[in-house]
Amino acid sequence: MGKVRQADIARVAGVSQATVSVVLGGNRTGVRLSEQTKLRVLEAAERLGYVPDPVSSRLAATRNNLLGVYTFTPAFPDIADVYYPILAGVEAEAAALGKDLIMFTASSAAPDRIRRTRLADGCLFLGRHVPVDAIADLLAAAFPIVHIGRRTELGGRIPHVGADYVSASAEVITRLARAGHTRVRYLREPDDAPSSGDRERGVRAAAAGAGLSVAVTRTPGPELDAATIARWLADGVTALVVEETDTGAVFQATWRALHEAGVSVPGDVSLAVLGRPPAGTAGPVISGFEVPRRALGRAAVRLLASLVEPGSGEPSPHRLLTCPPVAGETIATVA
Amino acid sequence: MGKVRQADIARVAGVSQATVSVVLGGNRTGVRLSEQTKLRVLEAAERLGYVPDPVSSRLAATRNNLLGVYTFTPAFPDIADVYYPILAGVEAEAAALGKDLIMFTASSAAPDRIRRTRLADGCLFLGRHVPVDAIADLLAAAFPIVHIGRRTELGGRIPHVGADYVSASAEVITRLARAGHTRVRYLREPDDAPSSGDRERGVRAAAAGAGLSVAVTRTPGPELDAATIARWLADGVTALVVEETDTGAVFQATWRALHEAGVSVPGDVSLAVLGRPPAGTAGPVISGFEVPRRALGRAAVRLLASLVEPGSGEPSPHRLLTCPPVAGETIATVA
DNA sequence: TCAATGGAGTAATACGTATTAGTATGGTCG
DNA sequence: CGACCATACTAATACGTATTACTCCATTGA
Repeated sequence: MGKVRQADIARVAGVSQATVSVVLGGNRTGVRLSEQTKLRVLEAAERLGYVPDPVSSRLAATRNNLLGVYTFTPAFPDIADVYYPILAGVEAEAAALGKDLIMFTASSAAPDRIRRTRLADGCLFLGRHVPVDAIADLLAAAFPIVHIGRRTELGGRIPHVGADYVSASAEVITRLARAGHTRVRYLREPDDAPSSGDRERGVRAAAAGAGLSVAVTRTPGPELDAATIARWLADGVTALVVEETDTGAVFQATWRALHEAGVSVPGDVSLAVLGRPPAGTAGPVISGFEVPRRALGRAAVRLLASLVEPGSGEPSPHRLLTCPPVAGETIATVA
Repeated sequence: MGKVRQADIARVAGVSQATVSVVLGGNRTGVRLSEQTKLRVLEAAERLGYVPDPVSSRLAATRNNLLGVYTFTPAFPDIADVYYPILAGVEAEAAALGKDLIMFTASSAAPDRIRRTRLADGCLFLGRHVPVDAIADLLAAAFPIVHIGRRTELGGRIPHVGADYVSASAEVITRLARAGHTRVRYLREPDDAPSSGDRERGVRAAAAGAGLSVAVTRTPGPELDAATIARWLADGVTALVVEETDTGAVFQATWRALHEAGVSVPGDVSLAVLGRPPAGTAGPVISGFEVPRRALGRAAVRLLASLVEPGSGEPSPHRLLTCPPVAGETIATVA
């Protein structure tokens, strides 16, 4: 079987394996070599069809240009909208940096698969929730990791690249206030991921500043149906603000309920989403903001790369990207 | 930094590194060991938080439960429709088998990145075209590879899992013939990937069998505009058959031209696609067939896994999955 | 009492590359 | 003519795990 090693080249070129390694490695350590031998080695390597063994290189060099991507749910779920652009950004930036990606598939069968992340030089994490203790282990071992999405666990020591949901959500509320709304119903996810908490903080801060009253409903929970919607409107609510995260479930449920209630948007009630509704949804463009997912992916790779390869200045291990507003057509002015 | 090796465990447990390796490896070679030491080793490993180094394992054992995925274009292009379901299938099956994935990002900057595939136990290839010589090298080295999509290069020696475009395309033509069509215009991609050639063979065979006349246009090429469409209709063409591949460009162009020409479908002309138009396209459901992309991904992983791990019967290295027909609403009956 | 047997574990080595300390050779200078 | 210095290269070793041949010791049987 035609497996060619450096030792084979060495024999042919009449030098030692070490010399071959030095020559093929571009002589980065400044070893003195004559042009003659360099050429002989290169020619022999060419003739024999040498292919470096990446595994061995990694073992010897403790660097392999591999970045891990660990997702806590399948990386390719049925709903493509959320992860896809992030992964696209990750891939693009990784390719630009000459790194390859290892996708660690989180199967419930092997929960300690997370340890395999160490195969890579560093690892990206992606998901609404995070296995804190496993991450803590990696962190303690000084293994470079970056989480995509802000994380507050472990005293904020997890490096991350996230979206600035606080500001973006506040801006949406401000927009509603400027349009004259004073009573708003806010529908959010039931669990407490940082992305949800950030949105709520933005909403509350802006509402307080604008003298606007916000009532929160966690959903699914108390059933979100036509009757509920009707009751809210009767109570004087003029706008709904809906959190939009991974699954799209909250928005879907709201939209359906509005439809069943025969409520027109934005005629009878204004609607804003803290994010974007799933693509392909029919109807008007919903007001809200864009989550710069592709940019998140790129920025995360850049941060991880800089953690793997220190020097050239340590960047801040936390970064928040701004979410550009989407004007949309679903916020009406109130008299 | 707290990197724990087998040697550390050995010291703590008072045994040799070899013993640790044997114990942790499940003693597959039948070394005699007492329960006592086995327990001591396992306990020490647990206490120290041992994590096996996959790189070293691979170097020593030439197996690491890593499958490569090599795409010749970005794996996450703007058009998500084509690769996404395939990758989803790949991921699902890999997770089911307990394997992780390495995505090799093909950047034009480093064309010999393909060599890095050897880091994995085997590699999946994915793309309309293929770098034949690189593949030939891998094949010659007995490195397990599977191409997703039928390949005829290298005398058909490339293992692959593909879709049976021949039969599916023939079935579409047969459907048109049964509906009374006799003159058909066939629009196909300009280049000669196997998937395009297969469709054309299916079309021609079925047309010959049904006594149906088919004229081929490669597009983009002669401009596909309203005037051209009108001319075809004047010539007695009653149906268009459009190839649909990765980009969706051919279908898009055709659909636009039909629209500009003010031609109604299927009122004025029937329309069939050899595949599926991009999701999210408005309008009627186009007649054609489904490409079982997710199943392709799964089958490819299974085949690759069996090549990596021989025994349990060598399966055929070539497999074609059938494409279920989509009835659609764009084939009308001709008097 | 000596060979034979079997149990328990280890020493040695392989895997292929990268790095570093060191050697050998020939020339230069005072 | 020995000290000194480049030059050109190599020996040795590390990386962490897997495998195999081998050693050591305690029984057993005749």
